[in-house]
Amino acid sequence: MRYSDTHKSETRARIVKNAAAAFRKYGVDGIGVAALMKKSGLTHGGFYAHFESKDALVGEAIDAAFEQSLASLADSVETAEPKQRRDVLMSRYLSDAHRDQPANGCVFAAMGSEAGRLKPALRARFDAHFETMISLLTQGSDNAEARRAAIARYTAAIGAIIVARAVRSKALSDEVLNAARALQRG
Amino acid sequence: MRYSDTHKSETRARIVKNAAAAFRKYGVDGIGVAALMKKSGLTHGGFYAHFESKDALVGEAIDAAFEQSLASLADSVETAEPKQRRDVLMSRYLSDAHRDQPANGCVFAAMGSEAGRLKPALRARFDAHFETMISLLTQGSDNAEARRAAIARYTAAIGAIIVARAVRSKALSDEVLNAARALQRG
DNA sequence: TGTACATCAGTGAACGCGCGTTCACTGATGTAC
DNA sequence: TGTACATCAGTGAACGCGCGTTCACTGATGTAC
Repeated sequence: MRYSDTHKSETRARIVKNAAAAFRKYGVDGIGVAALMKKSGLTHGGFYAHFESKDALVGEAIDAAFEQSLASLADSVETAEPKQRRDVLMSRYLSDAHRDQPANGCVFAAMGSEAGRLKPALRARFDAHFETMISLLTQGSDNAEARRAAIARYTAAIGAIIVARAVRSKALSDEVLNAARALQRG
Repeated sequence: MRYSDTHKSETRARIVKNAAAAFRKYGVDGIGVAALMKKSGLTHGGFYAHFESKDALVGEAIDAAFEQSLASLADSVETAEPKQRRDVLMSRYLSDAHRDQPANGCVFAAMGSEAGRLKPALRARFDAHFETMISLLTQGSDNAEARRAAIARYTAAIGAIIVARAVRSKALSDEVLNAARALQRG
């Protein structure tokens, strides 16, 4: 079958988008090439016409995932008054919805502890996206103290979501989120 | 070969101990039964004389890993004055050494984001060990506010170690730890 | 206008490999006689 | 005291399976003549 000029790049983008969700939900090792292609309505053989290797897709998917989750956070903040943006951002980050939907959420929260075991080239992507989030949190004030505070806030929230997802007890999970919300307020 | 009465249980304990380190270093999916047995000087075939399945070992290894890391933290705090124990604990938790040695460290920091994907029976172990750490942090004062603060402190530190291990840049990793230390102080 | 051919995204069988698991076997030693 | 046997922790070949990857092939459509 002959396709339109944009067809292949659209297919490729669809694979990356679906992979960005699947890797966050199942982990990089938790889903294989065949299952990833199936999510885009394709068979596994065609994969290598789009990507050099699974690792290459992992890299693009990490970028796509970060961009999607950061864009979603940035959107939700747009209508807020500048002075309240940071609080709106963090309260959205620490929401029940974020805990319950890893597939759409922060990549650090979804695969932070696996990230340290990835190849250096993949780990480097986390550096760049971390800085983007810090910029979002410090917009306006760019002194060292604001940066330090933003890093502390962000990493604290990451830890809270990770623990809230890890524990089995719903009550304990809620308690963790509430404690983290109080920390951001205080 | 006939062995002493304690031989088998000693071998078993050695496998669990080595697995507790290996799972934290490589992740549960990152090391297989054959490699785990080799770390204890054995071949893979003997594994099932000690454990019903790999999952059964994972459960025991998670417990052993938590107990080891909590005991190590508790020891380091024993000589400190009661009022300073919490700060000593958190400063040890946020040390460079902890970041650099996942195999001996906190299980949440080592496999927090994978934990949410484990079977419920395995996840439940995280609840129990989380409570033990909170007890360590609140010893003395047992009101709701102290508990909330301890949860916030602990999860913040977990997030900091995870991010410090994930990013590739040493400078950024150090910055993350320093920001988290400042948060604990302030 | 009609026919032959080139294109190329996607298919599906097949590869080598490592996984978790099973099982018949080994062989050093304690025990029975 | 010496020999035959039972024990059982550990060995290593083998299993079915899913993985990432390769590759000869398909078949609908645009293009050439």
